[in-house]
Amino acid sequence: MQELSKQYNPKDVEDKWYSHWEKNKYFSASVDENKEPFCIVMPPPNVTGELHMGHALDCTLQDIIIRFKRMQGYSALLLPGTDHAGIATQAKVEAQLAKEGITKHQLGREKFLERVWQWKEKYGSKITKQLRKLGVSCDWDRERFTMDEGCSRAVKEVFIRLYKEGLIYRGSYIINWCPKCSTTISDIEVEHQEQKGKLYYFKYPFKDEPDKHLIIATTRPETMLGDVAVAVNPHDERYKEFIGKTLILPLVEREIPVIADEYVDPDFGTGCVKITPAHDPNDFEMARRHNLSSVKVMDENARMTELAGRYKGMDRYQCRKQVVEDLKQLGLVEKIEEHTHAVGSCYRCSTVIEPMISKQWFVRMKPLAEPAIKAVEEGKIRFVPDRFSKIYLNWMKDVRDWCISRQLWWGHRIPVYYCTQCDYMTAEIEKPDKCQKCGADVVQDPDVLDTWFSSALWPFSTLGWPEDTPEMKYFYPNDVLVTGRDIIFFWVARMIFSALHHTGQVPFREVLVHGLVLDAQGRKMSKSLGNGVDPLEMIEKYGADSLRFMLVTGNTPGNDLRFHFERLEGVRNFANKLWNASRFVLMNLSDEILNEVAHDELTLADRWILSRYHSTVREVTQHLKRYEFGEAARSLYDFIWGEFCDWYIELVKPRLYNKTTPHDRRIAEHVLLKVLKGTMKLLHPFMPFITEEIWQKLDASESIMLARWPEYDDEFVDLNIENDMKLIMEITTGIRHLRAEMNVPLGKQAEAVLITQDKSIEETLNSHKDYIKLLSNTSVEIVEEMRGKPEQAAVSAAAGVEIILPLKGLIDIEKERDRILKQLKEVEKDLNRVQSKLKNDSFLAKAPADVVEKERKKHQEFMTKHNALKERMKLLEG
RNA sequence: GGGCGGGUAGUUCAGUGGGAGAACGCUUGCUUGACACGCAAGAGGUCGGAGGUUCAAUUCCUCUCCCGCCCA
Repeated sequence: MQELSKQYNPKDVEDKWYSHWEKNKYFSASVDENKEPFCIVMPPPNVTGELHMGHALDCTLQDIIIRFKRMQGYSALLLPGTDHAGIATQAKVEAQLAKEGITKHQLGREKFLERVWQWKEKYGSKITKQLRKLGVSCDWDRERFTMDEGCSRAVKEVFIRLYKEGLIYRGSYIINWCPKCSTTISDIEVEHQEQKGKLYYFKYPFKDEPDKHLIIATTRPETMLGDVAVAVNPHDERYKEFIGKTLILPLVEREIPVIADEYVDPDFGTGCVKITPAHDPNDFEMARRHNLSSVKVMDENARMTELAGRYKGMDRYQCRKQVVEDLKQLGLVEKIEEHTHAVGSCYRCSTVIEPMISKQWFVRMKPLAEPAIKAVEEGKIRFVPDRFSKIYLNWMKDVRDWCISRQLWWGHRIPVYYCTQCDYMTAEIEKPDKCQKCGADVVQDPDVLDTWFSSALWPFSTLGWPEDTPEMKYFYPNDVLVTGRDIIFFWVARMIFSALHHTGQVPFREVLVHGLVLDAQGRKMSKSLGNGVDPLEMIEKYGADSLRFMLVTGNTPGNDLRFHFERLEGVRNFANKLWNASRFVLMNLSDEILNEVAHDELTLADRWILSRYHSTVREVTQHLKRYEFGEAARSLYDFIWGEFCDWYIELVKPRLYNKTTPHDRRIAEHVLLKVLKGTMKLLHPFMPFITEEIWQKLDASESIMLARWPEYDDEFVDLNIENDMKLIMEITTGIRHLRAEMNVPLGKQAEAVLITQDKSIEETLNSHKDYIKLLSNTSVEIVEEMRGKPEQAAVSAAAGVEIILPLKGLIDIEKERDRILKQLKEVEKDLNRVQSKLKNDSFLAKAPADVVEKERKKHQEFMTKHNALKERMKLLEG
């Protein structure tokens, strides 16, 4: 017998078990030809980041899958790592430098990078320590970093290959520039937000007839300084005659043509659009179609350039004001309207993006996208839930070239070398000594690659690619990728086309997409709102098991989930319930446990719980296979609390308290232990710590992590047994209900009469009277007929059995009449519904036989209840 | 404008072609030899609205109204 505390305290056990597991290398997965491989490569969190609820959810799901697979006998690898997170990390170190009063430029590139590495060494392990707190069973010996040697090698390899294949090119195109981060960002890194702004209507006079003008509408007056044309729709009757004419651009006095282009929406503004190719993506495209040059009027600090003439040096917003003011002076402002429009801002810093022309590196997407589309369409990669494949395909089919160069220092430097003398350039793994064309010195491109460029290679770079490693052969492709719906474009899509192109295989067979963790009001958790909930605080307070279980219950694949403390508390209570059930078992176990028990020695309760247990094994296993974690968790919760604790433990108590033979006690212990141990295994992927703690107390032979996943055995599933127990339970509840209604406390012994004409029901009840007595503290007598029913009695019916609880002097006739009337009303409603079905010929003809049979049975039950209540009513009304 | 998700008990959410579920909250009664983070009993829902398919629809289909997200 062991002494366990009445309350489960996660703090006492969690760290202990994690270090035990890690020390014993239980997480490591090896290339083992005797086992089936199963591999998940973990989405790498930012190396400078801290664990937030999104990570907690993502990692919990992965850990559940990997622990499940490991127990099923796979060589299950969960490969961890971190991402160098270019912009974010660089910004952090720059902020640190700012505190010291220096800028990165003062420090110089090399020294600055040293500082970033120092920062990474110092803070980079924070998040991996936090993952350990959560209980994630990843193979730490294989931990990777996107900028470690192997990953860097893979990045260079990929860049050079794509460059040589002509799939990476350099050129001047319109890009998104973040003035705050001082770098380009890709199209998907721009967030579009609805903003209230103004729509300005300006008059652009004709060159030939200065009194006449066209009116253009714009939301960005400052860009007019860079206008090179005004466009109208060729089918727009209003403007047909002006196409080809020349306008004078006010303030700048530049001559610009009126052009026709299908792109122009005649219904927007006046139907005349100013064209600023250097500062608008659509205008850029249009200018290319019409061979127009561009005029760049803003620089990388979002200030006006020399080409903006007297506005040079002004900030873009200051310039906007001034331009409007000056045009007003000239009488060229027609009107200004309130206008709501989508403004692009940087997803990192929320600064309004400035589209501008710049010389950058791009990945040519069309040829890469094609196989990536096919792979999903042909089902080689399956999205779970399926609807996300649509989102992926829509984006992929309309994908634009990917701008991959970033004006940062922290990241994978572009492996391209330019000759200092001639125009030769080359992409190489190592820096060439000299220009291969003219022999002069070469310099490397100063820019680095988009962080997602290296993340895109993560599923295979982490397994040793481009080397043909045993890991690549064994663990690749990965089995499933688990990630949030917010990075399907950023990451999932890019991994898919990268993998297909470079490894010739899909990166993973399935993509499990989950939703976001929202706050209690349904808002996204964010730093700026300050509504984030720190998972570590929750672990500290409620335990990692509770957090994990909470994150997967009451949730459906792909849907968002609101964070409620009450739910976490509920799970904590569940853990405590489980703890106490185990405590009960441990307190009552004898020294010797039977290994085998003959089936015919098992009681009804034993057989019932074993039947329910095996059904639970089947359900949990099936749900896990389908990634229905919420359902699996619910199934376990209901079994543990609602069946094992509420009924089985109660039924087994007398046997443990020596109210039967010692042998029967051993049988009870055997069943208790068998079911509890099996249940711990089923629950282990969800709640690894408490299950290990209990497991070790029940059976010290090995870690539960290494135990075999329970096998479903339908020999144990017996529907007759379940029905018998169901009958007992329904009668028990019926009696308890009567007692509660009549205010007869459970502490007080009572007697009841059960009336049934059904032989098999009678038999079941007769042989298990003791169960009913035990659970309702009521001794029962089962009869076929009862003559002279007592007036002083409470009456009900359950499962087609009439229940009479004689209560001398305890019946308040008035109240009892109300109660019966209410019940009568209810049962009449039921009866009506069933009767109308049974009277319906087409129902009888077309509904399946078992459904009809079920309705007949229901009808029988309702009739019993109805008759009993009716009769009772008569008696009361005397 | 296009796409997606959601609208079920007071709240948060599961679920299902055949008698509406859970958790929390609420009411009542309980120091029942595992657990008050507990036990027992209960109240509470025209399953957003309209139409259709079906013997049968909360579930499938169409339309419609709200809410949220993504893309342009």
